[in-house]
Amino acid sequence: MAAAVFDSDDLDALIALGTLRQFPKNTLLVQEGDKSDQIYVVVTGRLKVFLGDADGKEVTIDSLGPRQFFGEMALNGEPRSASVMTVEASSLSILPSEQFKQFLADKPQAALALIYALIKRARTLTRTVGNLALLDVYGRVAHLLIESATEEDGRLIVTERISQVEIAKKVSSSREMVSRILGDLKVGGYISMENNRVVIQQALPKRW
Amino acid sequence: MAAAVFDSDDLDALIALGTLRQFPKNTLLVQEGDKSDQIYVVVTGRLKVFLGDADGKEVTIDSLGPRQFFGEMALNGEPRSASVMTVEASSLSILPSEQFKQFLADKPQAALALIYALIKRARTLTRTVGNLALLDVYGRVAHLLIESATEEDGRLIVTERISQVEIAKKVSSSREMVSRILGDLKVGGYISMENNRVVIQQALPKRW
DNA sequence: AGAAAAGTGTGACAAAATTCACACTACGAA
DNA sequence: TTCGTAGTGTGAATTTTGTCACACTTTTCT
Repeated sequence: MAAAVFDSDDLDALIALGTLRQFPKNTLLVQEGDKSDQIYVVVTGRLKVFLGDADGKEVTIDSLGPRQFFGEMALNGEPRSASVMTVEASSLSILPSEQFKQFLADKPQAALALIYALIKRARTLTRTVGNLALLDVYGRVAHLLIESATEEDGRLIVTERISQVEIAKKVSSSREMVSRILGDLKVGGYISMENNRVVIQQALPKRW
Repeated sequence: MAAAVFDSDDLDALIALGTLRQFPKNTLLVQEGDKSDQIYVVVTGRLKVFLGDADGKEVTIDSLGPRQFFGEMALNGEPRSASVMTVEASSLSILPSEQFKQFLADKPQAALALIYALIKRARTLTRTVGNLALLDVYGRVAHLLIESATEEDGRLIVTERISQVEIAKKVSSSREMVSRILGDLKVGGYISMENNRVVIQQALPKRW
């Protein structure tokens, strides 16, 4: 989803400032509601940002990879707005928000970069709200496929292996709905599987 | 919803920088997808921020009043992420993004204030995503009532008159669902109407 | 290799929400 | 005051989505 990234040099400086730590798969780094305030920069690995309710239902609102950061929303002292968990073993550079503030104060262009990153976040979230409010499950799945596909010798391919459960959490639906929709898209010849990756054969229709 | 506001002095300076203009009720100021890039500060009146689809379906994602601003997300040159329309006759101070950038460059504390405002926006949007994904229509309506109510001599009252259609657009549901839910809440004694304003009589239940 | 765990497909049923149709009420403008 | 518009309440039918149950396949781990 979003790619909140600083200028390469600034980011390296930021990584150098923090403490490097390793985390195994499925480690909860930040819990919605927490009062912690560190800033995290992903060095290697893959994480997910999500919201959950009391019954264990979950929505994934973002996926993070190397050179993306999170936690900067604690800058205003409010509790964490979402939870973050590693999806694979990951290494992150972690830094107290006080130091991050200092970093911003020292480099005016870094403050501007943060502004751009936050705008990007807000745009992604706005789009997500629109998707949830205006599209049905089929529309949201189709949308996700298209947006996570990249062109590879002339064809659109969803490069990362992604399970139905993961898709369901991203589009906020049941796993079974995803299964049926993907099935229908295959039957219709719109997508196909090629060694476990989705290939988009032709523009996905509004409806079939 | 969100209240994206600068320090009072900075905001006054910002208003002074721009050109004051008046707009009648129901004027579309910004259209999703537009490439315009002015920044708007509300001086008087009331506006709504919303997303729509081709069939005319609409979600309201924010309501804006005096001393709130919008349009700053055009700072990165991308098209408008949402539409904005006056809900009542309003006057706004409008300023080209170039000048706004200058303003930010001149005052480092203003850049920081913008960062806080953007964090607030992102938080509100995150919560909206959570509401849409994790709550049913009843839950979203109940949530909206509680959050738009203010205490008035010991009782929670939704001060602004709000129609069912408006509620429906805020919670993304049909107007009829809103009618039924409000009806049930009245019957259950949880809310009542007092000269057209909703009064919350007791904590709204998870479910009735 | 073999077992356990994760992932997938699908029917049948249930629940949630929308749509349609229409009557009725409240309210502002002429 | 009266007309027109906006807003509300409600039943019935329909659509969309979720839930449950279960068989089957694939991947992962030892």
